[in-house]
Amino acid sequence: MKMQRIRIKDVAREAGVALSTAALALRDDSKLREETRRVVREAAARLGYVYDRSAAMMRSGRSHTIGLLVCEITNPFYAELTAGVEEALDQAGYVTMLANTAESAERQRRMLERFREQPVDGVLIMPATGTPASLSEELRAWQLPHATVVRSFRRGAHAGPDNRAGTRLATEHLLALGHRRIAFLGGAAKNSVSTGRWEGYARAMARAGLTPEHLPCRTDIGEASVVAEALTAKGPTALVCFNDSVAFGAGMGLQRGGRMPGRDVALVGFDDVREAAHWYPPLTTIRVAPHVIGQAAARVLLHRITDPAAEPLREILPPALVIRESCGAQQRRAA
Amino acid sequence: MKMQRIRIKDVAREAGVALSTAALALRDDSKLREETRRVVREAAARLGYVYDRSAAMMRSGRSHTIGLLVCEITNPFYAELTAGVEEALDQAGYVTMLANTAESAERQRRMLERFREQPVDGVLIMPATGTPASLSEELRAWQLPHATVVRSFRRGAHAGPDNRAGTRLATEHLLALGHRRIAFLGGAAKNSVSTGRWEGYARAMARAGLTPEHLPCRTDIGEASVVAEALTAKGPTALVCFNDSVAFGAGMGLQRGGRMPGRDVALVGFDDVREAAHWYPPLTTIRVAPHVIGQAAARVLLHRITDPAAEPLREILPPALVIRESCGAQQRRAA
DNA sequence: TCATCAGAGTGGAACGTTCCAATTCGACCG
DNA sequence: CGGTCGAATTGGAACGTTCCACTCTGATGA
Repeated sequence: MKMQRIRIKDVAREAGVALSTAALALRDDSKLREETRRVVREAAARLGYVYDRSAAMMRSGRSHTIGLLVCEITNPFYAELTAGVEEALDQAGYVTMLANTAESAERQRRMLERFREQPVDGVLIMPATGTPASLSEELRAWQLPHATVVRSFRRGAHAGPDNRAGTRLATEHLLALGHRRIAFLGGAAKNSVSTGRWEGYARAMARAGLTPEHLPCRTDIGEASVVAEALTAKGPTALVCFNDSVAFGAGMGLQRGGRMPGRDVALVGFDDVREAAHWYPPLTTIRVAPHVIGQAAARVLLHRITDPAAEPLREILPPALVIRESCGAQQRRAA
Repeated sequence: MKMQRIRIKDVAREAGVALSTAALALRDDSKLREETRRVVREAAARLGYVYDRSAAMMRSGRSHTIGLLVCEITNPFYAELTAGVEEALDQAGYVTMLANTAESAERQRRMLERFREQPVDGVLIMPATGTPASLSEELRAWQLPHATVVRSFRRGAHAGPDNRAGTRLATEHLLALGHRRIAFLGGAAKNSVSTGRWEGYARAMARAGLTPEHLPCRTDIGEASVVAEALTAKGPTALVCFNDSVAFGAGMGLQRGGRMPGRDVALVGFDDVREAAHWYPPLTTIRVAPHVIGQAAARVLLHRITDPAAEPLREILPPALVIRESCGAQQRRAA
């Protein structure tokens, strides 16, 4: 009694054309007369035909599916980025396969193997901390088109923010406000992001004839707040934070220590996550527009898939300084 | 010069068995002798065989793929939930196809059609605002196994928090602290979540012989802060907020108006997003463990797929009150 | 000695597309 | 009037699995 699925074959019979004609018509191929296409389309609608991608996938070898490996989707920055990727891929007619590696290199590896079997047309990867350097070559050996996002391999397609330029902007802003004792908070890991952000800060300090100062801590609100609470009036007057999470932690620590961000200590974040604007006091930060990075990443990967012989693209997106209240610029101007 | 893919056929030849034997061996089927399985496994490893799911999918009609429709992935609550779903599905051997509907019913519809074509074995859906009531029957007509998450249809498989119990907990806590003028902030939309949360609050108030008071506003930090800033000393002494976002907005508005949450006005949120603990002051809220809901949702859907004849499961998860500082309980205890 | 049986392995037809070569049919050209 | 051409359509072989029915082999029991 269960009604069976309608296939192209059935549509063809209903429309009175050959199977391959119907298939062509449903793909709206220009080789066919508009009239024929219409007739087939109508027959398909009448029967309630549903395209079966799994068969197409098998025959054509293309799945119109992209694997997305997110290092930590519960981090708002990466969530936003994921939304950008998904949106751009959808617009290009691709479906996103999601895997949250939760910063586990082992899980990342497992998911890559699954994606390879699936098979996906390509993968977008935000390498988990602890990713072996060999992964890049391995993917190449697999012939699996891929691009990195935010965190990068040495070579290959990539989309991410210009970290160096970001912390340079932040540091120069604080210098312009008259600060001299500016410390860099957070970013202990050895990866492309950490080194980039540190360098931008350190070079700006050096150019101003000042010595950079590193307050290391893990990228974690709790840890950052502990480090910040320990800071006294003798400490730095301004903090360039590794990212917004660290800045939030720092702000909380400072308040616990009885000092108000923006009044007693200047604070600049990095990322401009949605919460930054709604924090109290609103956080001055570096906007890198994760949504835009996500879209760029999708573009870069699709280029790689469409034109595998071409040089891999690297899109380094320029950041912008967003001045709010945590850096104290407002108060200074008012005074 | 390009090396071609290795198929089961090649593995079979290498192992000196028939194609179907090799296929059985690779699935580790107990019909085969352990010895045979080993030989085939080794041959596969030697050749670098990669399983091709797209062919399996087509022949068997099962894709081991689930479509996940998230209403707004940039919302940390849903991001966390997504992580839970993905983790549980992965453990069960399923891959997650992600679509962020961004609260657009039209986009949601389009993505459902894609998922149907893909084809996925089932969909997990957090209905976007404005989802027509007919969607539920339509999915049934499509014969597409589905379950709702957080927001629910009237019937069908579902996993989500017990909203009524949550706001009841919040309200009773505030009553116990001695508050009498307690208002409910936010939740203007007409959906299962809004009505549930309102009812839990309103009934608790009624039981205490008090009249409930609704301060409507959209679920948006900005709007909530405007409403809260307008509140004066003559207004309510405590706010039960629709969710943590609204509570954050309210906290910000209160501070702008010169009043400190937890000292001048008691504030309780709903959801316990990661930021709640790190807010200043830390937010008292209702924990619903989005990660757990996500896992439950995956379970409920897989049950539906495995056993379509059985009654759809509905998992309503009990919330917990998390007391931090924004409700003023600490101060009160200290005094 | 022969039927029966279970265990182990085999052969080949599906699954629903896409792809390519082939065919049909006028129109046009010399 | 035969030949060539392009546009429109067709036929049928792939694609790499799974699934089912079948064969083969040796052991068992009457």
